[in-house]
Amino acid sequence: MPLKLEARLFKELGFIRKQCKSCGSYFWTLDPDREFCGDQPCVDYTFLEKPPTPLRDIALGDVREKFLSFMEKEGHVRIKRYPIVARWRDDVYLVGASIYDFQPWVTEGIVPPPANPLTISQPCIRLTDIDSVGRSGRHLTEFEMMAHHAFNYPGTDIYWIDRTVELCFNFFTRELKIPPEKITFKEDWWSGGGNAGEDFEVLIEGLEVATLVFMHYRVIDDKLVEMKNRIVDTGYGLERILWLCRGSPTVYDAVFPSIIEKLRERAGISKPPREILLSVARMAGKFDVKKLGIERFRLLIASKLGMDVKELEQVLIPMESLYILADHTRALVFMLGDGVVPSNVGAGYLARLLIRRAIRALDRLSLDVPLTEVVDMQLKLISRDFPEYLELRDSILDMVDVEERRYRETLRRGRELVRRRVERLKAKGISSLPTDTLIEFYDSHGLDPYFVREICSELKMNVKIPDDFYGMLAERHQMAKVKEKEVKVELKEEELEGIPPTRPLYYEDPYASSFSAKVLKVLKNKYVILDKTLFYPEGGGQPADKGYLVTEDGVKVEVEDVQKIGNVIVHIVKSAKNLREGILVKGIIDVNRRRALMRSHTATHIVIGAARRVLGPHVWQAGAQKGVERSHLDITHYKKITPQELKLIELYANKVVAENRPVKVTIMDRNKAEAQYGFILYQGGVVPGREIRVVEIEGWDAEACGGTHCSRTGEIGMIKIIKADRIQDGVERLEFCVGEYALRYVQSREELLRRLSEILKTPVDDIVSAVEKLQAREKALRRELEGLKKELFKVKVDHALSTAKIIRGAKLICEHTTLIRDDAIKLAELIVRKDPNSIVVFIGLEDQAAFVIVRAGDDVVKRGFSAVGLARKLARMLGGSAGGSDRFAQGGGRNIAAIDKAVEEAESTVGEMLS
RNA sequence: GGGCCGGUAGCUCAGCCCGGUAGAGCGCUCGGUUUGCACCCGAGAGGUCCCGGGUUCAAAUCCCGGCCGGUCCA
Repeated sequence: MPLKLEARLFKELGFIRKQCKSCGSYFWTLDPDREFCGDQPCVDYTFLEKPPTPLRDIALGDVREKFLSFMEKEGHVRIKRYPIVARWRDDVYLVGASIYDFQPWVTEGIVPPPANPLTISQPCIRLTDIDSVGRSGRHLTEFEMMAHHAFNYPGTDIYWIDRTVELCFNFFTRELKIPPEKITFKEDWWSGGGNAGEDFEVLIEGLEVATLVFMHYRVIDDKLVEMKNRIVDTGYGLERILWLCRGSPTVYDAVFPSIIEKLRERAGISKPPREILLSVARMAGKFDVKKLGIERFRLLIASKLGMDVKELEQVLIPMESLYILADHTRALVFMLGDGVVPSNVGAGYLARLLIRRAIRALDRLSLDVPLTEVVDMQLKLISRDFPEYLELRDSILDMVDVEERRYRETLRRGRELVRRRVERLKAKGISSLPTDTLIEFYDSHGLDPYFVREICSELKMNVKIPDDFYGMLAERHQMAKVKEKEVKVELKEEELEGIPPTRPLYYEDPYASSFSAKVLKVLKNKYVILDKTLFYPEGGGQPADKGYLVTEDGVKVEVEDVQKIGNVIVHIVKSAKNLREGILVKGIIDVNRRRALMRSHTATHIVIGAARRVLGPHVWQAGAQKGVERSHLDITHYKKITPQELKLIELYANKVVAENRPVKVTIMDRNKAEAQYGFILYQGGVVPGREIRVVEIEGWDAEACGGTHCSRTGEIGMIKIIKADRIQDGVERLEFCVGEYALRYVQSREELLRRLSEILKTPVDDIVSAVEKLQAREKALRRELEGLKKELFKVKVDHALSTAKIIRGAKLICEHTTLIRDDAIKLAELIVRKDPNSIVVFIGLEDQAAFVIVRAGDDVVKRGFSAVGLARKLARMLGGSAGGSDRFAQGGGRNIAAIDKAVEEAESTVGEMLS
């Protein structure tokens, strides 16, 4: 599929196009003797120990700065990095490449890019190769992708292949002083995220340092469709480039050498022979550690070095653990710092995963250091380049601390569980743990197989961990069915083609209640499109307005829902038969409803500001739904919100209401807004576009928001927070109501108290002590009753035994009792305990059904009497059945009329049963 | 979003498969023993078996629904 990929630079400088002798790829080079493409596994790493640049002591930040300022000098606008949490997308959780920042709106041409061309250094998280981290020497879970992007739309040509290759080549040769002949451009084909195009892989000394993608296809059903937009998507691996300049054994040694050294010393691990590390690095370049499997990979290295595998592992495993620990904690700072809260779902789970892997690495190293301390080391290092994380330090460390405790608790519980389970298996004579159990331990209890094996070895239980453990695990998990989104408007984009954007009057005057507009289009007798409208379309958690469209003839058409499709606002009406295209209509919105929604929306912003102040800067909006009577706001938080915190949030929120602060709405340049307010703007997700609409509650909160708001906070009147619910780990839902509805809520609570006080015949202020007294009295009564029963039973026992019939030497007590079942059982028990030579049969009534209980003393049982035998017979007469043992049995049936007959029957049967 | 596991005394859990008088250990109270001990002995208090419905003569136990917690996966 890839075509020949050429660039002006190649001609000018005399690059030669060659075909790799190993893999057959085409590549461009200045070196006439080069035979291989320059990529792994065709060539070796040749930069280790002898980097191809004089800038050997360059710092990470310097490489970034060199790149960005070089691109700036070359006409790019420098863009601030985006948060690592991809809040603006629903297909991914985390940003995995710089282009993610611009997908889908910018790449699709719906929204103009913040600048064009632009340059950025975007922190990214990739967990797909997490198993290779620490082992391959080059994989990181968190890395920065430096990039220059050009978006070529029809009529706007920024640049394409020629300029891209020039920029890349010049950056490496001029800024990093890499000899030109060391650089090769390998032709390749890239596809991902529904797009595709040719690309160059830029290779230096066997290391891939950049990819230059020329995206100009859309992939639809495996077919390539040429896009109107052509996008230059480049990616330069910042850490890789630093590694190249340093020539250290691994990328980790290049990026965070100080942390690795500190941890190594504290763990008391001696410095591994450099030769081993270098050798591992070279081999890891050649082979895919993940595909090969770690065991075979180690075997290979050991044989290469002429070492024993065990010996090698003794050196390697501690180093791997150090690398993993350093890598994961670094990723955690970025994730937690950008608003991920550890959780059992979503992106939060990925954070938890990293924390747990890091803790396991700590344990493998026998390092008695809290994870928070390692994270703190990383935080300090990272905040040199990203000072914004400093103010989040407390939150980040607390989240890690909470998670670490939680995991330790899980392990503690797990240890007990395994112990108990093993005891039971051993009791059954099983001496090796079934694989199913091993999988269950991991899947249901979070205990990884190595941990289980360790515990089991102490208990002398064999554990075999299957090679494809994780594969077996995956088999257990059926693919989740994707729930389809509810489609509110059955219109395709094509049907709206050519319709101009609707002018949103609700922004111009959110207090207006009526307007005139022209009907542009009526579709399916249901959908009405106007040239302008006051009707707010559902969005940002704010429901759509309701109201009427009125024709000049005075016909009212009810508007039931309003949705926005692209820039067109669609009114969904009950019936559009009176509306024709071209006519003028008057629109009237339900203004009470709208005002209530405005108050709710502004209140939501106030509450989130309050929550951040009370709980900490890690709090982000995780979803919100505004309503007329009740609204809710979901926020990220890693602990249960206490009643005190909730009260404080409510207090703060109402203070802001009382202060009657102005709410300003401004259309701002995106970069300016970000510089002024930070990413906190994007509570509801990153809003695309060069300009964004900022809703600011003066001195309290500022968010990019498309909703309608009050102009001053005082209009809200009152905010009443009703409750906090944990809707999942890491997400708390605050429910609240606003204004009149807040008052009504308080009133309904008061009503509740009033009714209570009425029932208790106690003033409201005293109901608590009244209920407490009531409870105490109830308990005392219960106890007294129990005591009386005991006395009564004593009497009854004596009476029963003294009036018992003697049948074949045994005492028979057989009665139609008025006792309830439980008491009858207790009494029977007391009787046979006093006289083991007795049989008690009670037949009684409970809940419209007859019950029978038979209790036989030990002496009678020895003589062959069976309580259950008698009970069965009697129960059959009563129209039911019975069960139990020779000593005790119970049963019953619906045939109440037979009770007395059953009593008689019991007396005669007992004789027969005693031989 | 989905799968799996769990919710029984203050705590840790057994009982649930196979329905039939709610249990153990620790802790607590009281008494005894001891110079002392994570001592020992004895007695006792402590339970809406998460909630709701169903099946059944009978549900901690079986079935359905919900709530809460844990855990794995996306």
